[in-house]
Amino acid sequence: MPTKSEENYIKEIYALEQKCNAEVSTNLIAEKLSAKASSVTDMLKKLSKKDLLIYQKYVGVKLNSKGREIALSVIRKHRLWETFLVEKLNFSWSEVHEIAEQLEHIQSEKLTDQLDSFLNFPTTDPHGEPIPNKNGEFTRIKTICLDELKEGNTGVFVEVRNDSDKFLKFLTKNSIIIGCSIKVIDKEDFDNSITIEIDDKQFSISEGVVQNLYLKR
Amino acid sequence: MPTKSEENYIKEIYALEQKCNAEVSTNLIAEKLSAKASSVTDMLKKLSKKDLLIYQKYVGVKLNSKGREIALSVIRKHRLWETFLVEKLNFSWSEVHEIAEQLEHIQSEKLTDQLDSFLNFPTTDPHGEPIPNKNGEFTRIKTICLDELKEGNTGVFVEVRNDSDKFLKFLTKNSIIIGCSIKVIDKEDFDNSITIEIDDKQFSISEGVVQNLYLKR
DNA sequence: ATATATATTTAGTCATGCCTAAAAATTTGA
DNA sequence: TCAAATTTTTAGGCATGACTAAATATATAT
Repeated sequence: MPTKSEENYIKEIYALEQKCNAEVSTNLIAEKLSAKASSVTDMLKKLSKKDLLIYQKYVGVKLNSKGREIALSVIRKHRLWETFLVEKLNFSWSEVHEIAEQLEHIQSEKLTDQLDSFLNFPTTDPHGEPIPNKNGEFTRIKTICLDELKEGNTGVFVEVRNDSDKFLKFLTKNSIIIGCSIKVIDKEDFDNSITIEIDDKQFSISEGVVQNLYLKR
Repeated sequence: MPTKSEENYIKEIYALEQKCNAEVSTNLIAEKLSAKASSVTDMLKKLSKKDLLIYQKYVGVKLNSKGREIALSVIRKHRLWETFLVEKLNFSWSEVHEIAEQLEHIQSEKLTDQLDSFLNFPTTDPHGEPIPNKNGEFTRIKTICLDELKEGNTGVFVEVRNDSDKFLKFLTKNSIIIGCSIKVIDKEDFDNSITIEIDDKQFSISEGVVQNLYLKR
């Protein structure tokens, strides 16, 4: 059984692998986990000895199949619990991340599977992110990032790739909620911000926001 | 915020206080938590410094109001989660204890309260034990231990004070389930075992079993 | 090519929560 | 009452998972 700390490292390494399509560096992990690089090195050695990842000094790290399996199990639990909190306990999508960070470490395969069944085997969580099934498989819905949409075109918002409560509260305040239609009115070259229209209201959002919003393809 | 370990000590001290009506000794805590007495001393000092209990060297320990509040909060969470697992996720009463031991440490008052509401504010858990409300209050149903029932009399089984899966599986196998009627047929003086009748079937149970079974008064 | 900057690892430290072994306090019983 | 048994505490150690500071490896730029 991996510890909570080990699971958090593995989960983060998995996320970075997905984003970067490359070996993950010590510093990047350290930054994401708000830890020091030396602490990361310690943990990478430990996880390597436990045969959960491939660690090459000064090069980087890559999960092996055992590590990937753990990552997917933790992600599955995280997203199932988020779904439970929103659908059954009336939480908003901006409140669930922190609590799911705790619940994702509960060890009981039966619990996870019964929860999955109780929720009717959902395929996406409240943020539109895919939920791996019991075997770690999931089909990522084909999406495009909002920044790829051309001026004048409209898309349906289906996924947000940033779980922070502040970010999600900002979206909610601006009626940017899963399922809404977003029309691109104008793109600014100098700062990559764009003006969008939702429910006949127009406003501008910065590049940092745009890059986290994904539309149905 | 107390750590998981601190919460477990506080919970155990609370249980022992209830059972013994006296200061709790180091050795007793050690035995219950399968730890060494020296580890217990360390923790008692720590909890005393945190002002969660009154610790007197060589005498014993007693929770103060802050400690009691924490104990009741953990017990509340434990029993709410057990209820959730049985009522919503189709677990049996013998499977839930271990999982609830993990879930009871999740820190989110809102989660606890929403769960409570989702379950319709239950007052007892699947073992018949009372669930403290948000303010830590509960009304223990008046019960008598099965060993107090006289030969020939019948009572309704409403509470079991032993959560171990082995014990509960034994009860289930013998149709001893919450709500059933138990008639005392015969009491053996030499080993305090008794013969009971449930659903027209008679069998004998040992003193150790009898002392965990409680009937409606 | 090589000096400098950056990234990474190593070495040593610390708090937590556990342990063993030894010392000290308390209780028991002859 | 006082020696023996028991209980409890103290002292010192260990693994985990963090840290700082120093050393080393790699990358960059002139």
